Amino acid sequence: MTPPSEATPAGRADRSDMRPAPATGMPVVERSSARKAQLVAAARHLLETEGVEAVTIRRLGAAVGMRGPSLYKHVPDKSAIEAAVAIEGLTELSEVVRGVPATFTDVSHAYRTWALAHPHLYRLLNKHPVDRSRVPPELEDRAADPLIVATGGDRDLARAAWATINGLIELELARRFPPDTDVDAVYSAAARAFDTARAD
Amino acid sequence: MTPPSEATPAGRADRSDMRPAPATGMPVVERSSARKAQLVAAARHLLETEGVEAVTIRRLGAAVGMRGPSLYKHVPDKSAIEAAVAIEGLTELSEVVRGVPATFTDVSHAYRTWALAHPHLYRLLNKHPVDRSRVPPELEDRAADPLIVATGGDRDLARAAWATINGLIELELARRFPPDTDVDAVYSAAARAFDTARAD
DNA sequence: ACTCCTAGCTAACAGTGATAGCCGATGTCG
DNA sequence: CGACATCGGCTATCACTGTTAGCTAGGAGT
Repeated sequence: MTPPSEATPAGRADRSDMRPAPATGMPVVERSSARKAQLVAAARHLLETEGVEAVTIRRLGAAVGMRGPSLYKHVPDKSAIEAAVAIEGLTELSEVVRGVPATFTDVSHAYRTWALAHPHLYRLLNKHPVDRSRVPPELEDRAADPLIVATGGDRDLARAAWATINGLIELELARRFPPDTDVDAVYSAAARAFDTARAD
Repeated sequence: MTPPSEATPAGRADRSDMRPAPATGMPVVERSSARKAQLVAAARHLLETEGVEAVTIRRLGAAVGMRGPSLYKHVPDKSAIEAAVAIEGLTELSEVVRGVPATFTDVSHAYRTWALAHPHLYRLLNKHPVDRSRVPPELEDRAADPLIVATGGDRDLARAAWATINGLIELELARRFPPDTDVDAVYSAAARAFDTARAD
């Protein structure tokens, strides 16, 4: 499927008029990381619209107008792109809970809404250990803070709540709930559990 | 890596003395499903000892003494083997909570212990929707019952507890908890939440 | 004894990530 | 201005994946 994507049939010929302003004056890292950003964006688009097995080196290349192997001129390997996409997702996810009331109900609702809007991306986040060396350390903290507040400063309870939200979302995305499940009611039940635990 | 596994170098030659008693008198389905059971066992062993990317059609064939493509004489495709392994895991997991006290603490501990003993298998369970047509319907019920009891009959709360346990395990297996996390304490906090919610 | 089917085999295909090596264009420097 | 190095494409290729096609040895049944 998908012929070479019409991006200059063979030979490189007229590359000059399809390059989106290579900006020859920019420092090397900038030029290169512009391409990288383009790749990450394409990877994310592919992931979100067609699922994880659609994001392939060759399709990624086609999406940015090159030939697959050429990707390796910009990126060490595929996992680097995946990691970048994951970090992007993690960043957005952490921003989604900023400004919402520090309540289990509200935080879980915010997470859930985002996850249902970006299911493939969300599942990508849960696949890898999230290599803490690459992610800005304040990111996960910022995502965790509202739950810590919601649990009255109990970090263990906050982590349990985090696990619960993650578990709820994962089960819903993987369609593991029994067909008759009222997922909203399950969220409410979880909220009850964690709200009363805080009072305790 | 891994030369053809020394299972009769080339040509099929002396198959007769390596076949584990083909039992020529058995009905066809029995013979075939014996091989299938052997395959599932090999797949599980490969999965548990070397992880999911090690379970490969060719390696699976080598493990049972045949050549890869020959697997398709016994099984429609790879996913069927995966599904069978998953059902096996699900069955064991459901048996693990039989007989433990119907408490969040005990149930979650039982799940966690099993999951840590079979991490790759556990993660396999969470990957697919668990195709309910293939799994005996009483299985998931039986696994769910203790939690329903533990939550005083509140099915929604039971499902929330299930999501919590799943989430806790998944986070631990994926090493997503911050390095300083006291996982036991997180379990205790979750138990507190769900125990007090039941009283509520 | 003849036939048929089971269950193995090899060869091959399309697709995966990744590497090697070629080369045109570009920017830099003597 | 010309030599030259680097950058960023390309093709060919590799090892590997799941899967299909087609061959055939040998046991089972008539």
